[in-house]
Formats: sequence, C-alpha cells, structure tokens
Amino acid sequence: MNAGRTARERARAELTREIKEEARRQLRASGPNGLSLRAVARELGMVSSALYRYFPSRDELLTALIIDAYNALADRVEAASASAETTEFRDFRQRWRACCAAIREWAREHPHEYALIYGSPVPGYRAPEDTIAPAARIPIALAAPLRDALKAGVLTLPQDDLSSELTGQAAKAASLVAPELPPPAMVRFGVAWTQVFGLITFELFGHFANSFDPAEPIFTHTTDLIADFLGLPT
Amino acid sequence: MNAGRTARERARAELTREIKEEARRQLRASGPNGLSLRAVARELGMVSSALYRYFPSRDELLTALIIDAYNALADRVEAASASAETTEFRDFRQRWRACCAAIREWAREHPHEYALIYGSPVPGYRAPEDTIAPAARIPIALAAPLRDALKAGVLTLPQDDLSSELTGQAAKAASLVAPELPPPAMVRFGVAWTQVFGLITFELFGHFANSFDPAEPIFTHTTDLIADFLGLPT
DNA sequence: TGTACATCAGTGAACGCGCGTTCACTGATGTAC
DNA sequence: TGTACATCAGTGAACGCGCGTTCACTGATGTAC
Repeated sequence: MNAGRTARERARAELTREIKEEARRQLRASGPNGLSLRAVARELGMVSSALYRYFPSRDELLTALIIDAYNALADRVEAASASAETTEFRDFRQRWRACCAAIREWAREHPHEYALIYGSPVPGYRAPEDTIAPAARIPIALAAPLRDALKAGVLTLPQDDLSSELTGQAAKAASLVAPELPPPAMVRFGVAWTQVFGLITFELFGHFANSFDPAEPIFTHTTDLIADFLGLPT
Repeated sequence: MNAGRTARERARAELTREIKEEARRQLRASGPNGLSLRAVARELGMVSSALYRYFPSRDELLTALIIDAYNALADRVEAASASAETTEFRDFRQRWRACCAAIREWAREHPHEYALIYGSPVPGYRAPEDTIAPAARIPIALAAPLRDALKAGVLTLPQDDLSSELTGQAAKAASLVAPELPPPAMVRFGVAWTQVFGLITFELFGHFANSFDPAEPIFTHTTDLIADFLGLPT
C-alpha cells in the first residue's frame, strides 16, 4: 500500500502525523494559546526551525488540528449512525440517540479538542475557509436520521409559525445540512443541535458541578425528549 | 457618601477599578491567556511590580474579572425579571422571555467576558470557591419566573419518568436553585438552561455562520418553545 | 494642634524563562539521462 | 547500471520580543498620643 511512495514521502507523512500528535498533547496541557512550536520541536528532538518544513506557521498547525478534530468527531457520528441503522433495523429514534451519544463520548474522550472547536475562539486566530466543510459534516451527520425518517414517511412535521426572517434562515441552513427538511422542521433541528452541544459544553466546562454531574442521566433523558420534539417515531 | 474614607482608601478603590477595566480591555484583545500584568501596568503608566499591591497574582486578577462578570450578568437578569414583573403584571412567560433576552444581550455586549465564564476553561487556572456563589446567581434568577408561577399555582408540572439517579441530581440542583421545584420540573429547567446558553454560545462562537446568523429570530422562537416546555401559562 | 512612628503605594533593577520566525548552511534522497 | 544535478529535510545561530514575580528602597499618607 506504500507502493509508489518514496522514503522521503513516507518520512514526511509520518513526521507530519507525529507533529500533530505532539501538538495535541500540548493542547491537553496548555490549551490553544499555549501550543508552542518550539516545545513541539523540543519534544520530537528536532530544532524548532525544522517544523517550518511541515507547517508554514503556528496558525497553520492549529488549523490542521481543528480540521482533524472536526473530521474525527464527524467520523464517529457517522459510524454511530451507520451501526445503529444496521443493527436496529430502521429505528430512526435509536439512530438519533446513537448520534448524540457518540458526540458526547468523543467530547469526553477529547475534551481539549472539543474545546478547540466548540469552545472560545482563539484570540488572534481566524479560521480559514478550509475548516467550513469539515465543520459542516457534524450537523449533516446528526440530521441524517431525521432526513431518513422523513424520506420513509414516518416523521411528524411540526406546524410552528415562523417569522419570514426565520423561514429564510431555515431554508438556507437546510440547503447546507438537510435540503429535504421544511423550515419548521429545520428550525427544530437547529434547536436540537444547540441543545445537544449546550449540554455537553456545560458538562465539560464544569457548570454542572453540584447539580447534574455526571451528566449521563440528564443527557440521555434530554436526547429522548428531543426525539419527541423532532417528531421522530417511537 | 465618601465620608469616613481616607484619601488612601479612595485612591485604592479607584485604582483597583481601573486595573480591572484595563484588564477587561486586554481580555477583548487577546483573551484570558493574553492577559498580562505587565501590559496592564504599562497602560496605566505604572511599573509592573506596583500591581502586586492590588492583586497578589495574575490568577487573582482573573478571578476578580470572573466574579465581576458573573455578577454583572446576574444583575442584568434580575433587573429584567423585576421590570417585566412590574410592567407586565404577573406575566410569568413574559418574565421568562425577558430573562433569556437579557442574558443574550449581555453576552453580545460583552462577548469576551461571556467567553471568560462560559467558554473554554483557562488552562492552568483553577477557579477558587469564591466564584461559586456569583455563578449560581444566574440559574437562580432564571428560575425565578418558574418558581413564582409555581407558587401562584399556574405552572403545569411535567410528568416525565426519571431514573432514580436523575431524580437525586435534580433534587440536589433544586436545593441550590429553586427548592420548591419537583424533580421533573427541575430537570426540564436544566434542559432549558443549557438550551439558552447553547444557543448563545453557538451564536457568539461563530457556529451559526451561513445558517441562523443573526440569531435573534431563532433565539426568540426557541425561548417561546421552551416556555411551553417548562409549562409556563400562555 | 504638633510630633513620632507605623503603614502603605509605587519604583527600578534583577532573575530566569519562553516565544515565532528568518536565514545561510550541510548533507541526504530522488530523478533524468 | 552509473553519474550529475536538483530537490528537500534538518541544523544552529540570531533577531527582537514579552512574561510573572521578588526584593530592597523611597517617599507619601494615616494614626496615636
């Protein structure tokens, strides 16, 4: 499978991976601002200027980590969705639950990467266009059970009154995430989406101390309530 | 009103305020990690070591900013709740909406202070006990319309089935925030609480780009849906 | 009211540290004939 | 298959910068008698 790749190419791919791995380790210890090229180089036994052969600047390394994080999370959600689909034959509600649980699990396993993509924006860093597509994979994957339930004709569509502005935004959002969803359903999906991440963020960032910590019970309970809210069949 | 305060005391109070103000300005520019005592001192025309007369360390200054932020937000929510109470006579739903809107407004006016308290934890910083009480003021204020509706006998209580673990957590949370609320209502309040902050966080941190941005329509729409969800009277 | 002493605010130098990025360079790997 | 040249990875020194915190000190403000 490495056929056609020169030693140089293999070494480069390998080291690029190692640099990102070490950078993720530093993220864990000191956050995005504490990520230091010199420290990464030191840890890998290189001289700091050597890193510039792999990433043209600190910000580009950060961008790579952000894209990797979005893709890793999206992979997990898609996998959860797919495996629930085959094992629990057409159970759309179960797929929804599995997607939500997968997000939470990934977030708990990688809290610093979660914070990197869903926490405070990094000051002085502006995310380039390349992050948009990977970021969009997550709501797309999360909306899949809903879309498929609609296609199967078993989704109860909400009849909420929407302002014309909200209808327009919902149509735009739907075009990126789930083109088949009518605006009221898309708005409810937007609510569900922010609900899921709101819970996880509060759990990981410590706002449930002395109340809903650990958050597994309220999280599972909520994803169930939201399945009703979204009109998924029981 | 300054009677009894010596010149020294007045100067100290004044400078403490100015240091925090300048620190907030820096927060805006470079985030919590970029907050630098030397830069604050420089801006105020002092020597950096002089700041140690006012705050024993950088972390203590951060703590002061965090506490101030919680208190500022709590003041706003309480004020919104109170003014909706007097002008819209006993309209609990309107008070709920006003509280939610107040949180969003404050967050939009002070995005960096919002990020400081609801964004990624600051690496290497551990919030001391003193931040707990100010932080708790916000859910307490947000739950007030609910509590008062319950007292007035017009709150529709949910009948959700809860696991015993979730019931226990809800009881503990209620004891801190709204002792009168039975567990199922408290859990729904927890859901509502995280929904509101989930929306605001996504709006401020840029996850609504190309969809629900600006978020005013979906936010207002959602707080209405949640008022139903909480059983507040129409 | 005046004096002696204690408290406090602010200074300036120093310690020891870390950072991103550039640049001219050496030596290894790859490619074309 | 062998050689000549081009490409690339990694080095080491340097630039210019910023940081939190400590400490001995000066001089102003406050207090007790």
